[in-house]
Amino acid sequence: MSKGERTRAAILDQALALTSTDGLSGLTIGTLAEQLGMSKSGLFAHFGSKEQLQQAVVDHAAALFAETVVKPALDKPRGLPRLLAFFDGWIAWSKEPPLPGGCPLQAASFELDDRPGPLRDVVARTQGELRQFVAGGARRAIEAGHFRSDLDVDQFAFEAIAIAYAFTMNQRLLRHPLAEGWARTAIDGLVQRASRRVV
Amino acid sequence: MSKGERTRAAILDQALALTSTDGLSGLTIGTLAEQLGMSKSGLFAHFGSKEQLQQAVVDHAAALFAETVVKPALDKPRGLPRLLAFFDGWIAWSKEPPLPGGCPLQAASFELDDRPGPLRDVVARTQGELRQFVAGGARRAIEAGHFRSDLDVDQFAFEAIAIAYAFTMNQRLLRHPLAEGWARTAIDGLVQRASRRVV
DNA sequence: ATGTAAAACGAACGATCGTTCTTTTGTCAA
DNA sequence: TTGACAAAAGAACGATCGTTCGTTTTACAT
Repeated sequence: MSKGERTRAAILDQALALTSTDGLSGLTIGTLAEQLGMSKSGLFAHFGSKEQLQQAVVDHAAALFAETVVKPALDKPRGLPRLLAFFDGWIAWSKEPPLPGGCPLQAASFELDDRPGPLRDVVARTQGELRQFVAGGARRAIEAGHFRSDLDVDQFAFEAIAIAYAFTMNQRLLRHPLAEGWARTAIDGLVQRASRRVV
Repeated sequence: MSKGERTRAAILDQALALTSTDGLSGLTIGTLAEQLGMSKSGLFAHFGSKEQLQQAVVDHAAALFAETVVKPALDKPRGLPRLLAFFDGWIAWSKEPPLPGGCPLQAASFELDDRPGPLRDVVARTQGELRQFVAGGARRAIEAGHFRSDLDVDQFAFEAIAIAYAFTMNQRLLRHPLAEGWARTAIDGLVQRASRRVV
């Protein structure tokens, strides 16, 4: 790994942390350079424009989520176990993210929803992929016989993602002590209703 | 209504529209003044600081939501009918809000969740009130015999709000054509499970 | 209609924004 | 060790940020 690549990686790490607290549009080259102890122009040269920096941050966030939440779940067997492991990792991610200010992608989902441009597209793509990942997991659970065969996997993914967003809001904004319990109960119910009727 | 009050109201209307697209921190006195055809200093004098302007915008947004969504629902009889009317109004609000860029309060929920200060407190208060309003509605539905008596109204409110957030995301960011259908199905299921077992 | 207070303006402040240069420093293979 | 190129710094740019202040205009009660 060359010097440039190392610096770029360090910039992205710090930029991701800053974005998680201040948002993508609160991300500033000046403060970022100051936090890293380097010059604005030196930092700037790595990305060419602020928008490209923001896009790199979004990609970096998605990669971190994949590494932290998705990858460990892939160790579990397909179907329900993997899905449950994913939900567990997801709750942990939302509860105590490896970032000081919560998931930057969720924040960006609302920050950019009406600001057309490449940045919005990148965020929309990652959220769309997440949706499809959950729906795909549900489909696998059907194939494995864990979920009932008439389950609407898209509806399932919608409700699962809904719980994640609401958990973040209740946990991070309202700091409600019951937030995690609500989220787990909701997930349990969702999985229960999706499961094969054993009665 | 004096001249000053009229101007202040006009400023808040425009500021709310601008906030809905650019977020609370994207709200800028310069662009706001330009859109209104008045001077920065003249506008500034109405609020004393940018943070007070932002707080006023949050209050204004909450008032608009109360007027547009909550108030019409209060015409319906207590319990389930009122709750259903509220959900209907809520979906309409999220789908085609009287603002160009979606609900500013939802966006602010993620924008400010880790930035302590009076602004964060105002947003948290309005979201907390919303939660309690929904939970209270569910409680009324229990009293009216529409919902089962062992329903956890806080859990109910959590899941209802979750659906609203997810709907906004799928509708505004992903622009998914099935978003409304998913939201309505989710709400139906939630109400169904909360309802008295008539079997 | 007149006087007074409220409301809006215009100009300027220092600070910071993203970006563009040129120059200096550092890396790394030959 | 030298030479070529990548990486970082430094200074400056016009623009915009929130805010202050003194002046001018407008509204409104008497």
